[in-house]
Amino acid sequence: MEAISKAGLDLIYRHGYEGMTLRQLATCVGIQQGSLYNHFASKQDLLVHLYEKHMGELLEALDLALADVHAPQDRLDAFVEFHVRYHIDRKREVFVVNSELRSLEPANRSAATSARRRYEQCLIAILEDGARTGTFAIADAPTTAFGLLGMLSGVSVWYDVSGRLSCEALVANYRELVRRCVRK
Amino acid sequence: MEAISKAGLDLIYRHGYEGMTLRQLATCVGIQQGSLYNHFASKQDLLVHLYEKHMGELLEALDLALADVHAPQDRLDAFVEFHVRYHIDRKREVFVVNSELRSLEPANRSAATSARRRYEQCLIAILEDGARTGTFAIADAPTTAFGLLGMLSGVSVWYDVSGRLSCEALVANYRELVRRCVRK
Amino acid sequence: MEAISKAGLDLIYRHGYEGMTLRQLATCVGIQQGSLYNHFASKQDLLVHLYEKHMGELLEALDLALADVHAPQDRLDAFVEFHVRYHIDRKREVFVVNSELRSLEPANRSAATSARRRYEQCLIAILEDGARTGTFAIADAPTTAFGLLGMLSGVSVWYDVSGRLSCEALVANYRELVRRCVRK
Amino acid sequence: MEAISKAGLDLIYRHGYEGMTLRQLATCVGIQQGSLYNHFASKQDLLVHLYEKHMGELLEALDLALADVHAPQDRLDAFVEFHVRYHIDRKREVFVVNSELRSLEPANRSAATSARRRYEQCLIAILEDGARTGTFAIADAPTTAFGLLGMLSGVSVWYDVSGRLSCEALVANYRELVRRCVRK
DNA sequence: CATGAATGAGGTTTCATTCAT
DNA sequence: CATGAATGAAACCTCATTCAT
Repeated sequence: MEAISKAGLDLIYRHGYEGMTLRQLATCVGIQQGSLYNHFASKQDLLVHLYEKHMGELLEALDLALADVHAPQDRLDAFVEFHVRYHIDRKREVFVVNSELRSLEPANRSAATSARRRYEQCLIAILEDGARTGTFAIADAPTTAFGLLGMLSGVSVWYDVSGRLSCEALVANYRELVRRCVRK
Repeated sequence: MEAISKAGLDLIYRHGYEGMTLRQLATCVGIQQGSLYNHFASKQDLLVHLYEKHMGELLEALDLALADVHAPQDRLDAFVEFHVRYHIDRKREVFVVNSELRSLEPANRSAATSARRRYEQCLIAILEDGARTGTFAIADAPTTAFGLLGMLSGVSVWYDVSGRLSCEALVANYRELVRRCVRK
Repeated sequence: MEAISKAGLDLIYRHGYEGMTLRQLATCVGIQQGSLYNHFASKQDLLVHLYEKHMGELLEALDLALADVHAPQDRLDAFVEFHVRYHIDRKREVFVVNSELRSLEPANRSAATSARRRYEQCLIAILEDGARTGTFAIADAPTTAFGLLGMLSGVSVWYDVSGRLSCEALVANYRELVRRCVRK
Repeated sequence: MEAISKAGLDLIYRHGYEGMTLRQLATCVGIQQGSLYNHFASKQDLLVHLYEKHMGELLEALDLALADVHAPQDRLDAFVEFHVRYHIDRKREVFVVNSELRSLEPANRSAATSARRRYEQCLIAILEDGARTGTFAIADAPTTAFGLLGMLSGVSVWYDVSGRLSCEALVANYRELVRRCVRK
């Protein structure tokens, strides 16, 4: 059920997959422990669902954000804005998906890692594209990409929506930082 | 004991604090479960020791790396080199310390968070110093600092010591990226 | 469940609260250790339930035994008969309740002690009542009450239902002893 | 060692034999757990020592208190005074010896029970003696004896040395009560 | 679908005891 | 005698999961 996934996401975000208990989950949802199994085959199955749902939505949203954007610099700007906003709007999903890979049983892990790789590859491609066309000056596309992703992803941890910095300002700051990183 | 801490660090790195078992730990060290309690008062106590030891060493090593370096640009370069190397050399310690804060009971958490804040503050100070003296051009020191930290810290996750990129090359790449981020 | 309480009472009677094991309890009831926790939150909780159940029943039964008995001497006789019979019929409950007060965690102890005090107070009131009306001659009501209670309560320890003394004879003996204690 | 016995007595008095821990005991005495075994062979051995020491002293003191007292009434008065004072002065020893019989392993129990029986028998003999000589009027010597013992022993539980009742007054009250119990 | 009770494995921790130093 | 570390059993309790109702 939808409510269970939502509560599960929240609990895993706060306690980790291992640290979260089906008892807690049942209590959050307002049913008995045993009833959970009418909706999910196992605790692991719940985690797999979360991964599938989120990785799908992430890639889909990314495609949408980059559709009809063609120039490398424009695509990079769009990527930055998308990534930052997504990591703020859905910080719980992002955190869980980034930190619970090891809790996925091997059989379930490959789909998640390949989806993540596709996401990274999208940024690498933008960088390589811009480098090839002379728009960007970068030493090594993968290194730069991983560096940028690290830089941008951190917001989901430290950014405070009700703090002194508006979301727009944050995006602007990061757009500028990223531009500098690839500027000739 | 030293051996227990070392094995504990490794197990927490691989399975997480919640996912690690004192049975596993005892087996790794080659003693019985109960014997662990001659060295640590509780599982939580082991984690606290790891935090105290690592946060202390980290701050100490940072101080050493920045001693006798005064110009903002030199200090920034030194910080980058230190941070990257440390996150490669001691990736297990770094990972555990960064990801298990929530597993610390509230009473034990404050020391760890304040140590972490001191570390971040060091970079912020360098940036503000450089901005004040006109060496750097940055929009917002904290945002930039958190961005840079995210960028640099990622290496502990993805960098492969036996991969195509030497550690020196990696440091050079990141030094260049960071310089661009603060350049006028 | 009822069966668990009953088995728990018996085990605590025989081994004491500390000496009784949940393993034993589970075996007696015929379920697994973990299943016990579907019925009681903790070992301490089981003890609390025993106290609540027994203290309630004791006070209720006492009220019933003294209802419609008004003259001090009659009330004292009724109290003696009730007390002796109760301490023989339910010697296990009585013993546990009298000897495991220290095993109750402080938070759970006050209810038990206040119930016990109400019981004692009932006898003290009878004595004071009789003394005031000139029926009894006693030096000090509380001292006498505690003395009588000690005298009467011992039966739960040493009286053997299948011994040479019938229950009626026992009650008669004690009634006579108590009468002498308060006689002018 | 003497200090260990003393601390052990206190701990057993407060927590019971099962509830007392050799760790606690070691802490109280100020040595390490393992060092206890330089003084006692086992936890059970400590309990046995306590029993032997106390039962011996009790019987010895009783003999002393009744030496040169011959008339049944005088002997009874002396018994009462001795018993009450002893149960106040050494309430911890008395309580432990009365409540931990079940914690003695069967092999160690017989000595303790026979000593206790000798003590009870002393009172029974006084009563029977007085009955035979026509000094006392009692229905059944054992019943009366157990009743009196219960009445007198309770003081170790409820009597407060610093309360409103002096020890002398207490003894006087009980002497009077007992006299009434056996009076013709 | 929900429930409540059961399961069995396994969790952290404590226990009395031992023994080399 | 004291110590500190080890032992192995067993303590209480929690876990994910199952299933008859």
